Amino acid sequence: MPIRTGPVVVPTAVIKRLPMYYRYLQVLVDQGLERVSSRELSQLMGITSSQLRQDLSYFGEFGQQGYGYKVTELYQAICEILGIEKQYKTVLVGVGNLGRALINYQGFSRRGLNLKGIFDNNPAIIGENINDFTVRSVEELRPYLQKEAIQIGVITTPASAAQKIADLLIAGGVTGIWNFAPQHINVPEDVIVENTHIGDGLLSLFFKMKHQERLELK
Amino acid sequence: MPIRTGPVVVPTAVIKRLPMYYRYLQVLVDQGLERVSSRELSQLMGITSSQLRQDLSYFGEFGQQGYGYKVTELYQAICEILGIEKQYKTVLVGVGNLGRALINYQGFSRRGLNLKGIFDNNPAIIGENINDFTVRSVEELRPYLQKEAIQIGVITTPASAAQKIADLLIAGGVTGIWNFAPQHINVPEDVIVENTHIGDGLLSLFFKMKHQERLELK
DNA sequence: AATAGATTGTTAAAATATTGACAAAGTAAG
DNA sequence: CTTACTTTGTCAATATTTTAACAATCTATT
Repeated sequence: MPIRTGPVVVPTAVIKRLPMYYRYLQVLVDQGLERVSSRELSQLMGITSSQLRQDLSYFGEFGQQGYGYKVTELYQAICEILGIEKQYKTVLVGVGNLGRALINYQGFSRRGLNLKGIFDNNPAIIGENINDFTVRSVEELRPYLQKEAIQIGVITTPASAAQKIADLLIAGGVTGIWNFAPQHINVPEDVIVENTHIGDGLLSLFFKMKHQERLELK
Repeated sequence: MPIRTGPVVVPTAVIKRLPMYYRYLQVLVDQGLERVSSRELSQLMGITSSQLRQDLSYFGEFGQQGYGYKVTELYQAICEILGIEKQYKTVLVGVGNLGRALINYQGFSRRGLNLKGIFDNNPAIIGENINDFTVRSVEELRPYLQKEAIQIGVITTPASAAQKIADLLIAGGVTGIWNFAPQHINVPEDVIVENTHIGDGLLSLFFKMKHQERLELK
């Protein structure tokens, strides 16, 4: 494996594809497949084998000429690249339907997210038990964050509460925010925000359906 | 894959940004703002004004020199481009936490999605009322689709059921599928699938947190 | 151990996407 | 009406991303 000298420059386009690699490799691991070539995997994923090999080359050499890739090795490599082994301590704020969906989400723990506590401001659900977690009051959030050294906050509140919760999370020492509220959040430079806008997928579907008959192949 | 809308070929990169334009313009409409310049809007969105103007130019001319854009006009133009006015008839299959979150999702109806029915195979919840909808048995799905001329199906089932439900939807005449199950779905050429992989955002967050200082992101 | 076939990692050419610059065309105000 | 601003839509220069091609090198088979 070549030694990395100086900073490695990874194109954004490659980074955006990493979660997809993770997903497809996980399926192959689950199937117990031992070997896969860039051609096979890329066809499964709907990309070119050239792109797959080029993407991987930014992080090292994971295959063998004439053979391909060992599935579990490649999977573990992708996990490491993504930082999945890290086990970030996490809280979720906003126990509505979306929050509940995430609390019960299998992939949550599978991806190495270590959910420690869940919070809401609705007295009607504070104290309720969901999947082994007890809903706590947002009043307790700030001290809890520091006591437990929480690193990631998931925001599943309505848009109106999002910035206020984000401020609380940051004040408590959180450095990563996964925001589902349809609301732009302002944060200091050293805090990373990942926005997930569920509605965007629907709009893409609309657009493709509307223009379906005029779809042009490259 | 670029999409041809009329005589103009629209780059994929532009299409992917359309939902974002929709989101930000909606906020401005809600705020009652009358006028916005490409510089103002682009700063809000974190893109360049040049890109904003270039993007819009693929669909027509929506602004006025020396003035900018009328917010409601631009918003309506984006809605039309996206096909939001179409009011597609829709069913949702899989009334778990994610399904419930979507059924209650404001943006669902706001984006012109006309939800007609919700389905599940769990006898314990069939007949239950959620936000004015009664949960129906999956047994009834196939005939219901044809009777109501449903066009879009939303899949929020576990991965194991996704392909079976997709087959049912397609057999019933659905031409668009919004799939939340972490499962690749095979469909005929004339059916459009939009996958929303909620877990991907988490992985991106992990990656950015892990490499925040060690990798230079291009 | 030699040969045929497969597949990687890498290079550079081709295709796409983003950006800066600016003429044209408007606004605003005296 | 004129002048000083503002801002669009577009063009072309840059920058980034994707792809095709291929030498190197491994596997599999005889």
